[in-house]
Amino acid sequence: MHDIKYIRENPQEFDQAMARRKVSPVASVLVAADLELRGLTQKMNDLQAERNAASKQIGAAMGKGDKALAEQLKAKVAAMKDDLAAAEIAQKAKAESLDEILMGLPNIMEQEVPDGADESDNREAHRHGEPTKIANAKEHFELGEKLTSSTGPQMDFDLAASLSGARFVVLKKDLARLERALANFMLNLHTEEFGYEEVVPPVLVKEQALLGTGQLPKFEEDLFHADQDFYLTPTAEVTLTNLVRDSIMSEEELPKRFTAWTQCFRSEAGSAGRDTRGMIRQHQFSKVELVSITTPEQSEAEHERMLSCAEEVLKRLDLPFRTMVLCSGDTGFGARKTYDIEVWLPGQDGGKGRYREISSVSNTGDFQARRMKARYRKTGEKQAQFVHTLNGSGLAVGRTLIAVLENYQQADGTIAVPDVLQSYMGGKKIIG
RNA sequence: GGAUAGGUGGCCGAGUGGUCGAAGGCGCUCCCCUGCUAAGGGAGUAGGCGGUUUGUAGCCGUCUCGAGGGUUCGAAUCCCUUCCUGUCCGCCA
Repeated sequence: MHDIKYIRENPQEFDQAMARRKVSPVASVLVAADLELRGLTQKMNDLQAERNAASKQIGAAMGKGDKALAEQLKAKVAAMKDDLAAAEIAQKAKAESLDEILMGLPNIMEQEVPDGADESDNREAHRHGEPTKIANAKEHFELGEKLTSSTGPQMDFDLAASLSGARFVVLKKDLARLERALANFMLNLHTEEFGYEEVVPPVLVKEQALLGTGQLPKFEEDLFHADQDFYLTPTAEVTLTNLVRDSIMSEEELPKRFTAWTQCFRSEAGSAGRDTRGMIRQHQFSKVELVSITTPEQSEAEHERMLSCAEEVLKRLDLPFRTMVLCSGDTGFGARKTYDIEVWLPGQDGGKGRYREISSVSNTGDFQARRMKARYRKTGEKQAQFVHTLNGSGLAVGRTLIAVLENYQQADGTIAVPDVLQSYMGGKKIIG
């Protein structure tokens, strides 16, 4: 959500920013609508002031027992009733239509975000480790389907399909535990070493929460909609960020840092045919999310910090990765700037290997804060202002599991357990 | 699911039609007093929008007492709808 005052004062700058988003110029429309709205508001306020003044006089007249005067005043107010009602309706309609446009506009990106059309234009920021070299590297699903359990493979897509259809998986036995081990490892790291507060949020939320973080109103088709006006959360970013909705914090409280391990639900509308094999793209997956609430001054540094928190997970798992700055065409609706961490998956592309996204770390500035009215007060200042919010995956657990399988695969199809996970796996060193 | 009580400022809590954006308390800020500590005295202390203004001062208007609608000249107070919370009963992991 944008500050209409900013648009009013910097219409060209705003349109230029929107142009980078492939949004056609809207500033002039917005400014005109805003001008009109303020006129309507003024008119409404004037009528209300008139009514309020008369009503006060009626009260006074009644108090003095002057019935005649009271009746006369009543008639006067009654006469303006229609005008007032009309003014209120017109004002409200205008305010709503302006709001609707504003809610549908994407965030302004930071200057340094490179221009570009799609992911091929993303810029590499840095990389860590050398791509793992494995002869005849297999893909994660080939490996997972070879591992056995009491009811078929440990990674069972057929069974999942019979329960839930496409884009689901059932993990069993050691792979099920590996998923939990990864999540626990991540949560422990973020809470114990990086100062994040652990949260267990709901995964069913109301529309309001999704409007706050920006998934609604524009991206409803990406969400699962449940009964009774509930939506399944596509990411814990929604609930963690909304923890501070409608509140005014003090400067000393910031930054606030939250983490949660949750199931995430995405309809994947529009991604038919992509990543259909394996568990890269699922309707349900688990993710350890990181969210920070900061002052405007802190948010850039916090963005780098959050990125390094996520990267640290991969470093400790000894998984090679590269970090990309997303270009303008690939940066999400609510983000000012986004880093993607891409992990090396040696089994991709028939064993040639490829980097695939495993985390996305975004600074949204005050974009979400405005939508959910999350503010803070600077020490000694009277005026409250909007906080900045950041979110990042730390990491997507399912994809991390894939990365472990592909990078730690042995020639015989077994999987070595990364050192840092062994204690979480009951001391197990090999799966298979 | 049934019954019942509620949702008021940073917090607690009063307020059943007019002078209520709202008593009182707590907290917080500033000032005064006080050898230290403790205590005491005074003042201030919600947010949004708009206007005025060189002004994130002040002043003016307006809206906001969970949300939305209605009654009324006038609503925190009355009516309707809805969301949420507490308690009891039922059911239940």
